[in-house]
Amino acid sequence: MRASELLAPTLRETPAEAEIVSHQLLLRGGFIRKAAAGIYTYLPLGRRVLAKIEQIIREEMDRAGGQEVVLPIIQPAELWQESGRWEVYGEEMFRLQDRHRRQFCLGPTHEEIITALVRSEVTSYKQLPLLLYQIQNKYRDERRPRFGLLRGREFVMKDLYSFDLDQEGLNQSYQKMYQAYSNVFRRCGLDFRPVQADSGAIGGNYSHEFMALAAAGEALLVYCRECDYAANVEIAEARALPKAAAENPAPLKEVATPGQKTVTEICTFLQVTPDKLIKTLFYEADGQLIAALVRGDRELNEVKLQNHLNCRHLVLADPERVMKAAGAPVGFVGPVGLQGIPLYADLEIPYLVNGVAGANREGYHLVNVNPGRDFKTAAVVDIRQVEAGEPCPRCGAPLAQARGIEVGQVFQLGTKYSSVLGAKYTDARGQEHPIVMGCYGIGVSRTMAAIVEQCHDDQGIIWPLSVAPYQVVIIPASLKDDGQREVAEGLYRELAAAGVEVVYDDRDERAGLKFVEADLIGYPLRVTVGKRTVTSGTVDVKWRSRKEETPLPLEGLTAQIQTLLAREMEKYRLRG
RNA sequence: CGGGAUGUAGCUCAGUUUGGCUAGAGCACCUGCUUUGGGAGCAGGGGGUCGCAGGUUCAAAUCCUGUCAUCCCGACCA
Repeated sequence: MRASELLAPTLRETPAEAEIVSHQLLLRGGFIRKAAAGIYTYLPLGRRVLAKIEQIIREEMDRAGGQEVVLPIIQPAELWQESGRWEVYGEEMFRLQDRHRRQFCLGPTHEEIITALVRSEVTSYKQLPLLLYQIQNKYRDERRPRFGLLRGREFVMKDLYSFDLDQEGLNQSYQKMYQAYSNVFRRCGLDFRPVQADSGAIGGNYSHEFMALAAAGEALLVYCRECDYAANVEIAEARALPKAAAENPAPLKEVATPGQKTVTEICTFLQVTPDKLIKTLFYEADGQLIAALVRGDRELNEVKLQNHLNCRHLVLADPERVMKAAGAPVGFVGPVGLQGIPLYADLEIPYLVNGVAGANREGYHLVNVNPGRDFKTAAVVDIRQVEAGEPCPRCGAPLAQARGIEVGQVFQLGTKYSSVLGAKYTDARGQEHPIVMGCYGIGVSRTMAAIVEQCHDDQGIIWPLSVAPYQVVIIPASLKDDGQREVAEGLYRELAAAGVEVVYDDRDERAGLKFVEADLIGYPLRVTVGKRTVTSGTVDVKWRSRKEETPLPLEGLTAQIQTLLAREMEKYRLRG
């Protein structure tokens, strides 16, 4: 490719709208442009990176036995009504009507459509297992699209669905995908970690997320440095860590605490440590009021609470409703004497001796609160957020914490969709069974952004060779010098003919500008043709990721470059 | 959806408080000359319904009302 013909409009300045590095650099490097909030155009360079990532995914899916299909983006409402998700999905679904006023949506995901396909085409156990996948745009009308490609409303996703006879088959498919995902992200050059994850509204009971470690990530995860335990904090198991309490239970006492509402205020006022406090949080679980109790020095984890309650919607109750139910405003509510509101206590609560809690009377708190004696709980459950430094639930070593970008997730769905939509097979004895399903997603465009988050410096992007838009850029220092121009042209032709993905910067610009742009765009290997090329017959070769520049003789240069590229590519090969 | 902010040239922004003359700068773009190994210099040039709609006024980028869009924080989220 000649740079003079390439549409790669770089920006000198960082666009005001871009907050995080990947968004900034992808805009500045001329990879993407915004069309609307969360909706992007991919320019030639962006498209090439995307295609590289897609190809890696395709190879790994095919290797695992997947078959590629293309499912419709526009999907009929009927199918979604059948699965019950037409209503459940709510505002996040882009809906539209055709000229006959029939209802459709833009596919936010494809469980319905693929299950419908399989129910009509698969009837016998002989046709299973089956792994079907596609790489295609998804549409989700996010409440708040942000961070460029990391959370868009239109984005590229690979989704694979597995269909098996039984749980054992599903386990095997799941295992295959887990391995395939590890392969994909390794080949993309990502520093990633698979973590145990919540299966969320998509259903199912077993799930892992693949997290690209990055400060810009929206997800928080904990992992053990000693064993292989790693989990999204949403579901990370907490242990009860009771402080050794030597005291004996004392009589319950009400004390005036005028205006003292927050944990910090109360602790200062009453001269106690936060771990003595019982935080009482009211939630509406599918409309029903419940109270959750955690220690004052802990954070409640809503995902865990929701999973224990097994409810669909969980929201913090509004203050008025709390006032009505407890008889006191938020800040003065507590578990003692609450009538008709189930109490869900965190694992650590029962260990508290002489704790502090709201008195359910404005301006008052109770001291010497003793769980069991002073109030009864509906359940004692793990509902607090795990923090860095806590012991690993597997081996006890201190847990580390990190932020991650969720680039992939694998789910065991079981028969959630197949039973609702009637996807069944007949076994060898003529018995009908629902097909056992799994689903597996990779955010392709998000992966592209995640790579940039991890691979950049002050000058720009440093693409891993495996996903770079082009592998090599040739920069002639001066095009006015016929000698340089001829060598550069010739080298370009030779490399291109040898199948190397190469950009020849033939623009009538100063060399300095070309270097700056090459660094911004992030071509992995740079070949500079300059005065020395003409005088001593060498070019200067430099990796984007390294500082040194080395002279290489023109003789046999194409083969030499191919060798260099092949050696570098080894980094992204799978081991074993 | 709640809170905050911003919309002026392709990009980054000034001008708005206190209404006033032909709406500005830098970068980018076009032409010419010089320059040419890390975002060149000089000269000349093109590009704007000041987000949109309405209102107040002799006069609106500037004041008022409405509306749309975008960004950030939160809530939410296969």
